[in-house]
Amino acid sequence: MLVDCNSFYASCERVFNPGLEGKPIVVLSNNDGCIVARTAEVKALGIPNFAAAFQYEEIFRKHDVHVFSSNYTLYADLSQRVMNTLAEFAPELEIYSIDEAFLLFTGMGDRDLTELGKVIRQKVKQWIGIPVSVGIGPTKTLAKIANHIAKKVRKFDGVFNIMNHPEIDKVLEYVKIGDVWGVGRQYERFLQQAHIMNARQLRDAPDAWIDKYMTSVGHKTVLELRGISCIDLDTMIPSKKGIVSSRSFGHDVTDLKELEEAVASYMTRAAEKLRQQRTVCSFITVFITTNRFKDLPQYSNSASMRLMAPTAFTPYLVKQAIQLLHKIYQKGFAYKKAGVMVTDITSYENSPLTFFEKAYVDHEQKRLMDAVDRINNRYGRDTLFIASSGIIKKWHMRRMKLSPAYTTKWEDIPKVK
DNA sequence: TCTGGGGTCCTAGGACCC
DNA sequence: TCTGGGGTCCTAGGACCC
Repeated sequence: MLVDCNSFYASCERVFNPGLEGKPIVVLSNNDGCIVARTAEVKALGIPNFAAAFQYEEIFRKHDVHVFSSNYTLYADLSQRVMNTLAEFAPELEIYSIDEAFLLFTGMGDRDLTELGKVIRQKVKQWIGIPVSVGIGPTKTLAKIANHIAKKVRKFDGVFNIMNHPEIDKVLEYVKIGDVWGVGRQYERFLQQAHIMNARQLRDAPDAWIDKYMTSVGHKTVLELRGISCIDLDTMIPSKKGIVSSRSFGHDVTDLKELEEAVASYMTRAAEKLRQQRTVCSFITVFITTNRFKDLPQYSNSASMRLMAPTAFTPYLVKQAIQLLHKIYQKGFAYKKAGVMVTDITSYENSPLTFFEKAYVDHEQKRLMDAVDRINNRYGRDTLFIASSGIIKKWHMRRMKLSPAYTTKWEDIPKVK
């Protein structure tokens, strides 16, 4: 069973602002750049996803669309509440993304599953305030398709079960090839050229053809469409193999000092994430780039280094990152974005000792970082921070329409009068 | 005239996902 | 003024080994 939240970010904004029920809402990406979530009312206006927000300001005004900056603190918290609720119903659960989860049920009748889907949908709405769609199928790919139909076809009322469906061929014919999970833009084009236009045709493609033209990934998709499960439920949250922290700036940056602040801030965040999953890294990359949408001289570059020993010590990582930045910085360009990447990640337990340096985990450095993390957890992000990440942060992203952190900040908790 | 036949590991790039 | 920010997996090709 795939449970997927409807217009998740936009729905989150509605939870504590019920006056927005039935009103069109969009949520913008970082820097208020693109549209990343739209309610049904907005979709009905023909506004596409991932479009640049500034191109639609006129339409927003005309149709009284409520516009929000991304409030990830709020969305992450509500996501956790949704997931906790789902966990009460399913013996096994895979959190697939911030707004969707796969639930595994075995030994249940088809009718019972549909009924359970309805209960789950109703409970999540009642307890958390978020509307969800439920798709049920014998494989993940078919559950995805069922979910797609639950969302799209009104009469199913948000729950669709494709298990042993008497008209499965018709159902799959309704699903456009590009809407199949695992078929992206490139595959879509390729398959269309081969006259495979919908999920049913892909399912029924001859084996010889599939062997010849599909990769191993595509092969799995076909088998899954036939009801043979190839993609297992992943109930453990795997630790990340790479962590990227990058942002576009609120305005163009030319000054090296400001870039240093940004890189220091991003590395601070990446190091926090490393420690959160109890890991260290031994390879880091820094990159900067100008604004590709502007008719100005363009430049982008990156630099990497292998560290002497795996670590998650913020001051050291920041220092190295700033040195890498110095290697690639060129004067005279208007920079739009910078980022850091940490890779070659190993767990505390497995990180090798080097001959010359004590391992980070055995070190006072770790105790210091633990203390910093605890303080920042308790008193809020950046209560303690490294000075090189700056105080004014002129380069900070724009978030002009940010809603309150209703559930995670004392001052922002809604008041009932 | 004419240069083997296996492997492994790493990296870059591309495809996909949300 | 103004166009996001994360991830994963697979493959091909090169470097290297015997």
